[in-house]
Amino acid sequence: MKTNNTNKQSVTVHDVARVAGVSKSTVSLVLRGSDKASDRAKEKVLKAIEETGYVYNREAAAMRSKSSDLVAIVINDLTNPYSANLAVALEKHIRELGLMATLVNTSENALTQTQIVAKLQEYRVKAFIICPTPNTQASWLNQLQKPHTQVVSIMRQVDGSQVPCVLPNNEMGAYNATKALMARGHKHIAFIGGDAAISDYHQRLAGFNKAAKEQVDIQTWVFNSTTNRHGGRLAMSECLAQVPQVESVVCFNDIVAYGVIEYLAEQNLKPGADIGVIGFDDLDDSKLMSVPLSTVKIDANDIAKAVCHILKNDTQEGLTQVPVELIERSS
Amino acid sequence: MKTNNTNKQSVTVHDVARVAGVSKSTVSLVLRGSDKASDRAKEKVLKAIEETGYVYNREAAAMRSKSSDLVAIVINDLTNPYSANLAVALEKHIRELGLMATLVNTSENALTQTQIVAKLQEYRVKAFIICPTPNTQASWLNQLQKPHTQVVSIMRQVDGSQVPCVLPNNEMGAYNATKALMARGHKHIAFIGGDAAISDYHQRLAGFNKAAKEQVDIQTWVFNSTTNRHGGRLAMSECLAQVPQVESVVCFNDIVAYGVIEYLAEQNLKPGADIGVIGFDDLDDSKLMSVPLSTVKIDANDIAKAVCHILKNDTQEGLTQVPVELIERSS
DNA sequence: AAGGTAAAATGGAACGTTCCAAGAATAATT
DNA sequence: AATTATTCTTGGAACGTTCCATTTTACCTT
Repeated sequence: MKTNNTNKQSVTVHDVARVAGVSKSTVSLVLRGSDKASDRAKEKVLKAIEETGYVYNREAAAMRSKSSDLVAIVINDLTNPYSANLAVALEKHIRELGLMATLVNTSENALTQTQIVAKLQEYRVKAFIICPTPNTQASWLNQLQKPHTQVVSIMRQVDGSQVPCVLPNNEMGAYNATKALMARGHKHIAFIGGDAAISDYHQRLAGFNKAAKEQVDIQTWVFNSTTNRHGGRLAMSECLAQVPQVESVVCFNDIVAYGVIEYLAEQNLKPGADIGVIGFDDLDDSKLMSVPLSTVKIDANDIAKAVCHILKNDTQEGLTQVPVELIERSS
Repeated sequence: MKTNNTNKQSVTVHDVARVAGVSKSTVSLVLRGSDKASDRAKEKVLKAIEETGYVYNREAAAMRSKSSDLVAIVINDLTNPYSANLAVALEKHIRELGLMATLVNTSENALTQTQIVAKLQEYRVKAFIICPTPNTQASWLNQLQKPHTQVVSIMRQVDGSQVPCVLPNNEMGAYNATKALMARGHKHIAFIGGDAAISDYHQRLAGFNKAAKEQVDIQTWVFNSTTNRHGGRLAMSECLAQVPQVESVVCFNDIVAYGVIEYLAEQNLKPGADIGVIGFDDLDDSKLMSVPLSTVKIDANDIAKAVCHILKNDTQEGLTQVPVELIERSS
């Protein structure tokens, strides 16, 4: 029963108003769910919308009202499974807030990041949720923050920036993981993987060192690597070569742990039984591996909730540390 | 040297015009890079923009000109590594076209898909690039296509839909993979993993069967699974239990192959040496595994290029099949 | 039934840009 | 130097919505 006028000019509030027999203003009221319109009017307008196939023009609305409902999620590297997880969780929670989420990827490139964000500013986005690339300037991040534009930085801290920041409690996570290995009676423990250019790394390493220092007879080693599976494998091979007496390892994240486990398998060493392995993130795969991976879980939903809390309340509180949870499985 | 008026109303073309000593229309011309403005005017305007800190209001522009440069990339599941790869490649190529890409995730949920797309329509996006969820209605996809809205479906084909579609040549890929295994002299070959609800599955399986039928003494089996690492492991365990004489397997994709390899390692079987394994996709990790994975590479850039070709030329050609490449490594 | 009050509906202005038709300035031609 | 052709520039209207001040309608109260 739809009136087919798709080939004509686009349908506007005026058309809907005409069909419904009310004014443009009333239609606008109904569209925004105002309680100032009578039920009878609402009904008529809704029917007219259905009949005409009207679609709301959010650009026009945004221009007039000077407020947008667009939230940009600026992710450093979507091909990283944890980032993708987080992005999806953020998108879902933002949508539940009644806002529109748009996702962009900066590929860890600071220049790309500035370019994309500049373009997004032209769309008057209401908020930026940014996982900053390495070399992000604090001044740049700060000036992004404006009366009608919120900025939240996530997962990584930019020195000297004034914008609210949501982080997992990296130090606590690594501390707990290390203590758990010490509780197994292990005294030779290594920290494997991670990139010193990122703030996460230092926080996790700090937790590791803090735990180790609490007991006098603990020996530790650190082996850096690129933050991927291959890096984990290489670092673990180096570790075993240099420190054959190593009893267990704390990995920078699960992906690195996967590489570690892969190398152990090649050496006929069984994770958990022969060498303790604890990861960080708790990716979906981790619980499903042949030897389920022990890990420090960062719940993406918790991060997303903390971000949404800041968005809703427009608070300027500096740092939100999201608790993490040690999940001991078989490794 | 910037005039600080950030706390005032926002800066508009009028302000820039006043500062530059030209008309609003001239400013608009310069903004759009028109060659109808003199170099002297351009220079003055550019300087004024710098001075005033003007930022372009794309909503206002889009409303007036009735054309947007927003391209929506609607991805079925961003937590799938291949999808994330593809999304990143698409975003990059679309940006190079001078358009703005926005990424959204539907989590394989048809209802979410309709909701998100409806919301995006309110932003008057220029084009939808959709990897459709299972149960996507062809009629829904078709009516999305309008005079000013292009639609391209990627990776999956929706029966009965009229929108242009870009697919990897799944059948050819699986065919070549299977033939490569046959060339090793294998006669007992299984197809592992994949979900029958998705068009990919049937195309890849068809290629597998086609190759097997070309030689009289080939025996084949098919083991379905969920399309993840865990599924691959389960399917492979079932396969080995039921078909101990199996010599090699074609996997639905690399992720499934990872699960397969994991299970083989548990059974002390070496991929390539004991059992041939070929994947599909060529994820970054595949070349870096302890036994580098043989696989059928789907180049995400090729898919993105094909999509951009359709966007540029506004062609309505039905199906674009992107060539795939068999990469034989050690498995 | 008349007056008063609250609720509902409305027309015009405004948001910041681009389009358009037309005017001004400059260059080219005779 | 006068005319024509060409290149630049410009003010006003328009895009589709929301805001605002005002009018109309509905609902009470006495």
